[in-house]
Amino acid sequence: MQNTPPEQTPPCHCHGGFIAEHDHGPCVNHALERAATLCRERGVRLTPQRLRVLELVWRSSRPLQAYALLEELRVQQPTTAAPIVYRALDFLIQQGLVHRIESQNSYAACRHPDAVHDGQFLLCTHCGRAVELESRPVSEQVRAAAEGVGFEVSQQTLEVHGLCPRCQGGPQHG
Amino acid sequence: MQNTPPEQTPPCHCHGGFIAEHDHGPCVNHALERAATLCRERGVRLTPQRLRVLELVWRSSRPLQAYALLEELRVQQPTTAAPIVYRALDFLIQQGLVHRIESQNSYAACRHPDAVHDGQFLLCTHCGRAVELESRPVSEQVRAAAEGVGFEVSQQTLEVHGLCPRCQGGPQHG
DNA sequence: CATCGACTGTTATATTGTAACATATAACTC
DNA sequence: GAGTTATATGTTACAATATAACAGTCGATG
Ligand SMILES: [Zn+2]
Ligand SMILES: [Zn+2]
Ligand SMILES: [Zn+2]
Ligand SMILES: [Zn+2]
Repeated sequence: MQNTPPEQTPPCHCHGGFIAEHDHGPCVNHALERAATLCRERGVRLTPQRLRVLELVWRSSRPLQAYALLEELRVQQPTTAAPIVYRALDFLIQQGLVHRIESQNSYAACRHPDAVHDGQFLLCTHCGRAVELESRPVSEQVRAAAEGVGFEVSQQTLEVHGLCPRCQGGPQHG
Repeated sequence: MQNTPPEQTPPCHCHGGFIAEHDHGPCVNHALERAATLCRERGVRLTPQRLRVLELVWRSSRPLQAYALLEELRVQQPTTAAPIVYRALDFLIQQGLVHRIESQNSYAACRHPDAVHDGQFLLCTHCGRAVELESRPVSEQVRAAAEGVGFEVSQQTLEVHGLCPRCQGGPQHG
């Protein structure tokens, strides 16, 4: 455990957990570089538009809705229209770089896009923050339960609503 | 195991499973009576409108969307407007008589409204049918996983997409 | 009957998401 | 590199989903 690591690629230590504030910039940069690498390896194009959307989703402390993203894109390019956002999101979701949160019509950056996995989110009803649970055992048990009734699983989504650690015990915070 | 039971309250034997076709009428009637009893016990009003929506949801072989419900209501009452449907659905969901399926903007009748439980659905991408999984162990494991990271769960939703038994092995059926 | 609260009827509007088609850019072939 | 194809973008219009707001109604309660 040294102090600040030197010039190595800065590891993302936020992992989307309900943790104290930190300088999120390096996490974002690291994530974007990782995404670029993944897309290059897969032979798909992480175009500037898609990269921009991914960056916005990563920078946000909580899931963003499509039209909120659109507004942000319009700051730099006021003519941008809805299909731009939805196309970029479609791509990013396909590539596993973003998850859609069904119960909120919102979109969150995937914290571990390297391995394919199911969408599992803990959603704080007070502060609006979301963290990926990403519990393999839960996925497995769901799959087992489904197969137990003869159902062939292709995809699963879990969305858990409640209070994050910071928002428990009293109506403070934001 | 007699033939057809006489005048006893006909038990619902469908339970929403991926089972062979059957005469669904008695299931619906039984469910509606049960719902009426539950609401009476709770001191809430299962008004004709709400009952009608519940019946439509129950009669359908797959989840219905709000505007599909609206169309059906309009058959008898052509002036009916969207808020009617959404209000009825709000009530029914609150009372645990209907579940909302987030990934489809659709609504399905709860097959076991007696005990409170989380929404867990197996959704066939081919025929569109849905069944409630209602696995207590899954709920418990999810809760445990969330609490493991300090998250206080108030509600969870699980939606599993894939192929039901009847739709596996070949692109037949509907 | 007067009042209160919950339910309904109605209009208008907000929010979320797509269809469709023209244009531009990249990738691929010869 | 010119021709060709596939993919991505720009743009308009619209569909689908959901809610706000307010006026009326109906039922219980004192
Ligand atoms: Zn993820
Ligand atoms: Zn919180
Ligand atoms: Zn249920
Ligand atoms: Zn099926």
